[in-house]
Amino acid sequence: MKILIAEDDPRLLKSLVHIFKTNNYLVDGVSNGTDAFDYASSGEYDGLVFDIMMPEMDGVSVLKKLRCAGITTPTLFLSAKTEVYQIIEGLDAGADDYLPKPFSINELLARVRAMLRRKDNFTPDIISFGSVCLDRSTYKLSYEKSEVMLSGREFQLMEMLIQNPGVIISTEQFMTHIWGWDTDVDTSVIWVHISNIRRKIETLGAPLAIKVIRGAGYALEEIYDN
Amino acid sequence: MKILIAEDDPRLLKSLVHIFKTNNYLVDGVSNGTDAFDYASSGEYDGLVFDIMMPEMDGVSVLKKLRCAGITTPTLFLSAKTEVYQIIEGLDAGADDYLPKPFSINELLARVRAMLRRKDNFTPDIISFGSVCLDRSTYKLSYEKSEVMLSGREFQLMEMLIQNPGVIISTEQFMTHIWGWDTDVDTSVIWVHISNIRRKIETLGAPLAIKVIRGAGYALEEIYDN
DNA sequence: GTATTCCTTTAGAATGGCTTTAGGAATATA
DNA sequence: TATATTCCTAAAGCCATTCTAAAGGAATAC
Repeated sequence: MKILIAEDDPRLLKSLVHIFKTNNYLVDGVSNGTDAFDYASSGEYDGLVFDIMMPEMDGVSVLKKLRCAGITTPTLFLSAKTEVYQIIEGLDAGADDYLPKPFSINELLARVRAMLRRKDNFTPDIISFGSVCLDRSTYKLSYEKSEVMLSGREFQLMEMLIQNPGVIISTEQFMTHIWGWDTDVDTSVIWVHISNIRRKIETLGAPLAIKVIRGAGYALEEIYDN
Repeated sequence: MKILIAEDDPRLLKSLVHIFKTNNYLVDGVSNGTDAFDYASSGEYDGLVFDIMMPEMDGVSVLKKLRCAGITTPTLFLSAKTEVYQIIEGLDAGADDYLPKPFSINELLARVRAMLRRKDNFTPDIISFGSVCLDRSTYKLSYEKSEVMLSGREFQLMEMLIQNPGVIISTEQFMTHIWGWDTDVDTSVIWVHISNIRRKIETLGAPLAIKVIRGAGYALEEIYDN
């Protein structure tokens, strides 16, 4: 998931970018309205987080221009408590949510997740394949009574696999989706992570396998007892 | 794969041509809009990479003229970040993707790969011949309740056969389409793979045969009960 | 009728895509 | 600061797929 953050306070911007990055988002950060518009109008983001007060152009104006230009990316506003009028205007302009400052990081993350989910066909927080469940908010993979914790990358790979049950996903798809279009990372990282995920699935004892289709990619598969 | 690059900065053009060549593309490079149109209108390219700002005619205008002329070659635009309106206009004119400058080479290559791949993604995920289905997303061949998994090569052969139902496909066509025009591989590999596919079709119990036409090639055939 | 060509099938070798382990750099946690 | 975790690179080696080779069959030509 790729999001754009527009916030003029450089320290807050830096923190926000950092926080979202550590939560496995691909993030761009800008500090004024003009840049916000230029970046967002690319349409490449899954979500936008805009401060209302910004130099050059305020967040609401940016959003209005974007919606005019046919960009429908879901948007969350950050605002000072006093900016009530702009908040309403922003929601009218097509914002999906707002969060008054100061806010807790967890609340921000939860709201962004909810916002992206809404767009993303109401995918629930817990997704499953067969009898195995993956919890998006805790990164835990569970089967019957047991569960294992996945690391960030492991979670992202598993999420793509479960969202496309049985479908072959190529290394290239993993790379562009998880690491982004411009990564320098070698394809072989995927092999390493898949290996680690498989070990965790084994400890789970789940009837689940990540099957490889040589030259094509990976796919999830249920294992039936014999 | 053959692509055309149109870029007026001679140094960048030279680099781009070089990069794509080392990545096994056949590449032509031009440095103005008129040439871009003349070359591209030949229709011989699999993909076009156009700078938006070019002498004589800008990239968007070239694309519009091409689309008018019935040329549907997938196209990616390169642009400065500020050329937002031209980008939108370009996408409206039928561009498939764009990349703001400066860009990373990896990203450009990845996007071009994705763009070229998208071309055959217009065909559906499941293709069928008679009552037998081939699922492109899982490489599974199915008939009624049963299914078999095909390997990479088996899938590619079967895909060509099903896409041309009943049509005779020569070994030469298989070779150039699957192995590439400059392969060292012996024609007899096809015989081996066809043999293996036939065995899998047998286990399926499907009323389907890969018929051989001596000296000509292979074709799919339905088998009717007697 | 037999020689020839072209395809089928089997078996085994070669390939290279994947698996796995190990270790170091970077980052989080205590 | 020390410790743990995560992520990535590197590298050794496995093994499924792919290909080669070779021994029949079936159609065609002579």
